[in-house]
Amino acid sequence: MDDARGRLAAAAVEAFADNGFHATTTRDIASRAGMSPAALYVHHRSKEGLLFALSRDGHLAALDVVTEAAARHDDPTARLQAMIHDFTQWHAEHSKTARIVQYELAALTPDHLAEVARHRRAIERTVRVVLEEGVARGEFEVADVPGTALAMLSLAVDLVRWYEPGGPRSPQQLADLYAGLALRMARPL
Amino acid sequence: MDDARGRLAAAAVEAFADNGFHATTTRDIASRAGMSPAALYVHHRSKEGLLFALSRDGHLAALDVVTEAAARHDDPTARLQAMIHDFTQWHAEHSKTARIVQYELAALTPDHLAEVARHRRAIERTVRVVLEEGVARGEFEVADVPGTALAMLSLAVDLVRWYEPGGPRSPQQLADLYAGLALRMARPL
DNA sequence: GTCTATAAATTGATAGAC
DNA sequence: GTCTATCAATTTATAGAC
Repeated sequence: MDDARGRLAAAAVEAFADNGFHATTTRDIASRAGMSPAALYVHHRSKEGLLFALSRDGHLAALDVVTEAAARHDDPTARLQAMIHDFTQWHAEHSKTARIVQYELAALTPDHLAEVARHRRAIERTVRVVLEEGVARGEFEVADVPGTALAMLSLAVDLVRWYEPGGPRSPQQLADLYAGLALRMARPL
Repeated sequence: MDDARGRLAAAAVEAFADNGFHATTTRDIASRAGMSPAALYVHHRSKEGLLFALSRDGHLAALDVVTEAAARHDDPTARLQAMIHDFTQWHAEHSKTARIVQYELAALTPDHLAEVARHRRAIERTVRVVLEEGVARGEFEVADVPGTALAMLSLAVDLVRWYEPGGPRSPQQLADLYAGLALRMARPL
């Protein structure tokens, strides 16, 4: 991250996560990167274009984390546990990027929103699939599979609203907690 | 809500919830209320003052919903069920106000933020207390009470990120679903 | 209490020198 | 590729007429 484009991206992550897209000025981003406002437009088409680059990369990273966790396990219980664990840990360890991913969708152009929405649906689908499989095998008892999948993802998503690095809970502790709660949500009664 | 102040408040709820505080202009609020931008300042000190009025009232309403639900039941299981049910239903039925309550804290002045933060802590405390009580009576088995309380509230809070009135799930269905999931999170294994 | 008009500041983005 | 300088538009908020 020593190149100008990377420094601008890193500065924008901080600024957008701390103040939100609309409250962040191009002057703020540029000055955090040690550059003039004009330099931003050499490396990005617009302020929204910079946001999209961050949002798209963040969505792909989150999707990759869930997909990798699912691929590491065969039985639904272990797979669900790993997926929610790693998805939660990623949100905590990358809480600033995750805040952009989860809270700045409305600032994207329709085309850009459509692309990240595809990645979001892929994540939801992965959780629904493992729940269906667990129900089919008798490992889970879930009345509303799509709703329960949404609830499990909500745990990790909502953490970026309040999480601060260095707080009382480490990313690992949160990941363990939420993975355990997800298993409780799915376990037969 | 026929008075000017009420019309401005209702217009601001729509505008802030749809576009966020910083992306909403005073012209937008005023024109939704059928008034000129200057009229806003007769009824509110500033754009932030209007936001605070909405946020404070929303926090008090949410706190009231949780407190009332808790007061209706004696045993921890029924009390927790009612609290998460009603808290969820309120977020769905008042999703626009709830979006302001949950997502626009950063736009408040330090003094205003301090006041609503007190109401937020009161809500969290109410959930922690019912969990402690359930553990003490042997109705619940919860290793991390503060973390689990946070997770239960996260379900309702996060719904305002994606909920749309008229969608596939009614507020009542969501409330039933999340109240059931909260009981699963607390139930002995 | 509402309006029109406008002040004063800030915004995203561009032009042109180096 | 970075800068200084600046444009054109927009912003919150106020002044003063009615």
